[in-house]
Amino acid sequence: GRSPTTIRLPEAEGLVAVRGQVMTDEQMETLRRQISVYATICQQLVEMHKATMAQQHALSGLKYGHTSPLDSALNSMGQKFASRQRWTPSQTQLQILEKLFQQGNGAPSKQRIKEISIELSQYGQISETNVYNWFQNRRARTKRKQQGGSNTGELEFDTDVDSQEEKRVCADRDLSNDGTTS
Amino acid sequence: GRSPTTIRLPEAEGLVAVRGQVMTDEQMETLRRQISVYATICQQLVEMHKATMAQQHALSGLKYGHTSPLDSALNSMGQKFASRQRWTPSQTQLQILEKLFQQGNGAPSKQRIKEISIELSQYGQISETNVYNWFQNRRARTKRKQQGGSNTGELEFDTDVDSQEEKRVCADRDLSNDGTTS
DNA sequence: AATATATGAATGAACG
DNA sequence: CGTTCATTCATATATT
Repeated sequence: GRSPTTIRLPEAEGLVAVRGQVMTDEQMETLRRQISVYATICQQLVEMHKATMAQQHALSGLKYGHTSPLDSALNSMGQKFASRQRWTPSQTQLQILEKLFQQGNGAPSKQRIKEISIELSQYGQISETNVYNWFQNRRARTKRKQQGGSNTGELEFDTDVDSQEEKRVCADRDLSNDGTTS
Repeated sequence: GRSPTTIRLPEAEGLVAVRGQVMTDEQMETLRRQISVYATICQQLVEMHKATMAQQHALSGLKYGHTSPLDSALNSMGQKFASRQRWTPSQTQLQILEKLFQQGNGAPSKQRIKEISIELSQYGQISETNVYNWFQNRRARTKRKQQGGSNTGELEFDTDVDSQEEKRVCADRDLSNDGTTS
């Protein structure tokens, strides 16, 4: 049966290992991060070891193989797991998305997004979230380009530096409302 | 920065990443093995490093710095740097918030928020608004995910098409909420 | 290979 | 509260 072996993970992450249960996406993500930390640690340790070996090599005049079993171990696991792969739209999908963006520019409603994603799923793996993100990014970056392009430089805080502060000031607006719902 | 939801696992393990769904025990087991490997590698590397260092130390009579690779690794991954416009919760803060969220699920009262923010201020710059927003976002996004998860995921079968671009794609976290609201 | 850029995704904050 | 915006992060791709 499922071994109840809980693995000792860095407490930094606060991961909760659910024994014998299913995991949610959320937990999955947390786990991925955990593994990511290990991956980073491993990489750094490998680097240190190599450096040390190189030193020793220089001192003793001995030669050592550059291929460590650890390297192969790391490579075998590599980024297979720890790295997150992201959706890459196919050419066809991109074309359609682009066309849609130029047509009915505004932000597509959820219903619309669902339709779009269903249509695009014919041309490759895709989810509604992908479509949603795509439009979000597209809009944001178009806007940013227009702003940035019209200006000589990005770092221009000539007159009104306080404009940044304005946004932050709206801070306590909602907090005055006592959340008695709990 | 963070990421998606569905994770690509080594196919060799036979794990099937279910889109937007929960994990099975089997998948969990695979994860345990994965982490196990990393843990083992880390231990071995630490041992090797220590041994090497000791040797080198004995040979050269030099002392070596006590800079812990583990610390630096964890730090490098964690909070990159604190100087940013918008609040970025530290690892510790996130842990606590997450724990609180899972415990007393409801929306914290204004009073509670104040307490929390005071406690969290020990672990980094934070305001009550930050806490408030965090809970708001956390709730909203959790709910959205659940809605997406309940969606039984349409089978998207890419028959042929121009599957040249077809790369292993993992995408999910639906925002599918029938646009019945607006 | 190493660096630069493009871009999908995550998230704090803001809006209605 | 649900949705949207703006910014940032991480990775895929392009370039040298």
